[in-house]
Amino acid sequence: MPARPYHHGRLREAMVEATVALIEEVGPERVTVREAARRAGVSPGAPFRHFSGKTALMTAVAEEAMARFKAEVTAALAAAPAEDPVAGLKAMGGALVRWALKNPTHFKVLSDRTLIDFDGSAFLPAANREIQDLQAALIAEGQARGLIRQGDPRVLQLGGRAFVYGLARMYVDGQLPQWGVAPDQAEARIAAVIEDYVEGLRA
Amino acid sequence: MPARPYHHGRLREAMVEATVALIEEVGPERVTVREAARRAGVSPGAPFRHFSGKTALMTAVAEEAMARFKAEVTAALAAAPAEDPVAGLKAMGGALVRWALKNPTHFKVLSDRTLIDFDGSAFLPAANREIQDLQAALIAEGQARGLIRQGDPRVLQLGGRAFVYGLARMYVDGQLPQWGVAPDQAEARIAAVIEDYVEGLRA
DNA sequence: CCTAAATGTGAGCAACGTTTACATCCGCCG
DNA sequence: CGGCGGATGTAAACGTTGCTCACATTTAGG
Repeated sequence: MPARPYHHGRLREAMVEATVALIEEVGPERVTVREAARRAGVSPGAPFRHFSGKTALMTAVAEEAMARFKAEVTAALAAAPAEDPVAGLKAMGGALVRWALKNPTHFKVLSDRTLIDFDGSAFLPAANREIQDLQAALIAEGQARGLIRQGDPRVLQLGGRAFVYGLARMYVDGQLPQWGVAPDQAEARIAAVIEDYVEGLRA
Repeated sequence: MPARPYHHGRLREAMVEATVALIEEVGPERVTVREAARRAGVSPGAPFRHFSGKTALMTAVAEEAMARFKAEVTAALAAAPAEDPVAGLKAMGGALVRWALKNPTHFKVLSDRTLIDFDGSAFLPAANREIQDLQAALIAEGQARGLIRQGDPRVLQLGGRAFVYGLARMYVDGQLPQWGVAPDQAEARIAAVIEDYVEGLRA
């Protein structure tokens, strides 16, 4: 019974884990299939039995990320008062950004479409659409009940998404310091910005 | 007088031009120093006389991009009615996004801090700060004259920046189609979203 | 004019993604 | 229980990359 049997047994999962760890250390663009294979204790060619290429490996990481992300967002939405769509939107936006701040690695991979094959995945577009629909439903309900100001709902939806996405990206892109936000203030400042924006949606 | 003299004469500029063209064809992440050198008609090692490495080359591209970007934004601001700070903000935001739509290449390079050495450049942070200060001045003036709603100006500034940055990034990241915005609608839809947001700033 | 600095060449290094031929092991069918 | 085929691993190799280095060529200035 050698320390390392010829067959790894769970190489696919091990590769995804090693890749996540690698990204955490050196960033998504400096990830190397060979190094991840090294950490999984296999030869450089082995990963290609499980992934058609580097992009497929990164896409697998993104799928994991998306699953956790979706769980976080839907949980936050479920915990929000069901009778207040604006509170629901705030919860969703807050969850998105909070998740990005806590898992910048996963967020980066998920949002950088040059690293992954988003549309080549069955899971990623579907999950994305689910989240989108949740947001759209809240807006529709809020407008119907006169709680959210009128106007083209598509404009409100895209605006909200861009707002929250921009905040998250500015953070993971390391741009906040240049805009006068010290790292330890980031979470509080971002929360304030979201609060300000979402409250502005009320009718 | 040989077709290609031993000395190129303006290799630095030629490399930047070749790199921009290359980015336009294959995207910033697939740029290759060797290919750019090939197009400039020079050996693979030559560029390293002018750039300390690939990052320095990309940073030079980013500096060109920032110069044009700053010109566009300040021009738009100058053309806006000086007595209406809200119109000024709208002009700045619109210029940012319009510029990004028209020059996705340059925008990508400029905003992807893993490709360039932003803080290692003397020009980039300075130019960034100038634009920031223009925005801050408009907000301060608007609040002082009661034209913009009250509240922490830092929150308004970060929010505005994130909003506009998020829109531009969603576009260049190719995410708009997934949010129900067809390419030919993009410009109009984005303009509507900005309009909606900025008008919401009025007191 | 002649030399020093600037700028280009070309070979070469280590690392990468990926492919291929071959080795080993697991599970299933007789 | 045996053996056999497919799944999964290895090792070597290919072409390309970023970058360096020794050397060649040109330009510029005292």
